[in-house]
Amino acid sequence: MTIKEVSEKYGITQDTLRYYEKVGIIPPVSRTKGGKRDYREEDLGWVEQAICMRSAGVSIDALIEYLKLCQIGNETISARLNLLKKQRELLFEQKQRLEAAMDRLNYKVSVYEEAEKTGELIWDKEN
Amino acid sequence: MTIKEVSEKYGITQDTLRYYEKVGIIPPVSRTKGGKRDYREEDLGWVEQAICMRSAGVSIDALIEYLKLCQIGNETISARLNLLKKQRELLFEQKQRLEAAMDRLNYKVSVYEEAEKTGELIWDKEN
DNA sequence: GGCTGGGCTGGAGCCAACTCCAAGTGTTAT
DNA sequence: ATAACACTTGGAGTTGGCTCCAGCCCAGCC
Repeated sequence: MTIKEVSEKYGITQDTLRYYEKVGIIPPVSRTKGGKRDYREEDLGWVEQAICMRSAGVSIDALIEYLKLCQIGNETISARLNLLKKQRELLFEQKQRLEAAMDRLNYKVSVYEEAEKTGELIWDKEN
Repeated sequence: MTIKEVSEKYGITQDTLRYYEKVGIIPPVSRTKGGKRDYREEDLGWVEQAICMRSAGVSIDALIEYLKLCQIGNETISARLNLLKKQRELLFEQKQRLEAAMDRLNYKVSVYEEAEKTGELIWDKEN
């Protein structure tokens, strides 16, 4: 699969794909004889993983660290487990914040929907 | 309340508080005769709101826009409602991404926990 | 009155994560 | 074989959101 196809498949730019490889959150991608990237099944797995984690807010640094550990070998299994648990915890905290904000937004939306009918805002409490 | 007290109360720097006011995601804060910020109940409401929204990932631009609309008056109620719904939708989408990543992490953690016992990794599928 | 400490401003600097670019190479269609 | 186009690289530039700084002001205390 060419870089173009991959970028279209995942809705991500070619630049970003090259960037991810350059900084090392995905391993070096297979190449054609001419030196062009030729994404295989395995490469796509890493791409998907990178996109999924990045879109949830996992840092580039954490992903670089994870790939490094993977490339070392089985002696890094517990280090990888630690890293994964840490990131999971961070995402969990982020989810809490997200939900807190959504609660606030839901309340506001309900107040504003009421206000649209009456033309006047009535707050339980400002914000 | 001084800026120092507010920054300690919410665990945010004084610089950030001033920055939020400067860009306009909170309205101008009340001042003492000497020109120092003196946060009142109402100011704190805005501060809380800003912190809550920002920590969930709502953009500065959206918050600026919201405050602008608030300052215009009741004729912007439906515009504000639109804005709030849009942001709620964005947060909802972000929550989906977060959960997708958490699912992936949970799966990996379980695989790695198994691997720690056996010393060998067995993947259902790479990544 | 002088010192100390907190606060003020405008503007520069920083960081993460892309995003864009120039200059060159490879591949394909006519 | 030559145009047209995809792809390559290293490195510079951009963006969002702070973060830091210099130089100043003001209030309280000895």
